[in-house]
Amino acid sequence: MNALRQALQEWYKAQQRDLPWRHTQDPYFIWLSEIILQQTRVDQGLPYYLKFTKAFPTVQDLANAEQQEVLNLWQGLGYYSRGRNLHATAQQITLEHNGAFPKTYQDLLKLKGVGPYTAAAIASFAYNLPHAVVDGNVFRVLSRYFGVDLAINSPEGKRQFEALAGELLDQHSPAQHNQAIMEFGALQCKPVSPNCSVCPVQETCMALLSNKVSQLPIKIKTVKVRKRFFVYHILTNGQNELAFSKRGPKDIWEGLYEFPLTEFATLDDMLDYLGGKQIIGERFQHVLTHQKIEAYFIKTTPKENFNSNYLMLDLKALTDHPIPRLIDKFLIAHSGELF
DNA sequence: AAAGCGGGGGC
DNA sequence: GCCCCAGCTTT
Repeated sequence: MNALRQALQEWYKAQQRDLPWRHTQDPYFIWLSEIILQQTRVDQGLPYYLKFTKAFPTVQDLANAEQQEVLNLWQGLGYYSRGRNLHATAQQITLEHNGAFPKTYQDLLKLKGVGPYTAAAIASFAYNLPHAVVDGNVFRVLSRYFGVDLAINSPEGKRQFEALAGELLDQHSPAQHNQAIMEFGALQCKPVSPNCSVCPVQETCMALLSNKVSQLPIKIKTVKVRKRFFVYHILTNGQNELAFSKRGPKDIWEGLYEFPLTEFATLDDMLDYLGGKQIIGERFQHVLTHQKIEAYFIKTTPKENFNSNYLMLDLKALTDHPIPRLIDKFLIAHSGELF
């Protein structure tokens, strides 16, 4: 336990990446970075962190923005409830806490979008409080080093790993310890082909000693992918404007804009409907974690598909409305063929 | 306890 | 094609 703790920090001092959120202890910037990085690789989240800190230098600036402006900056990052919660929490902090961030783990946990991992991260990085982070990296490092074969996504496994992480935590420098174990998981003890041959704890790693590195951590998988069939209508009004509608709750892409949509239960139903219609581009496939979408884009006349709830926007006005990646990719490929 | 929620990158 | 990523919320 002691040996691992010390090895992680020494490794970290030598190998750490230079990342912007490691140069601050401001809870606002720490929180912002942690929300952006949930289920997101550093490389993917970094440009968003830079955009957000530039657009909203303080939590008040974020609170004063329109939700649409926030989602627009979030566009392309996925899991859009993070963006909505980010905005709501900024307003809550500005209004109810006078702009000051909560200063304890328990109070941080009450914020929307802040769970056990993020609360521990903010508590340690901003206030140096002794709370151990447990993220995907920590699960992996602990399960391999200690040879724990409990499923990391079972409640029992989660409890055990949290207890283990708590024991391992360096009470005297929780911030550096937490950074160290996560960075070690991200760069050294990687999910696939970790660099065990140069690992500083190779002599005491249970997984390496028992040749089980590639089998840990254990994760129960329950993947069932729903197939969906979308036909999007390109509906113009003769003034270079297109019809859009805003997606509602309890489905993907809440709060984002898209073309008027007709959804079908099966591919055959969709193909029947498409017979004789003017299709723009090819069939688009869009893969999400639990859904696979097949989409076509067709030209439609107002008579066939008019609905006064549609929002008419030209392509310039669209740039300050958040859209799903699927729509974005279509527009990048075919914006010259719409009118 | 399980399901739902994005998008990208590595292999 | 499969897996994973600085997870959280809702059911």
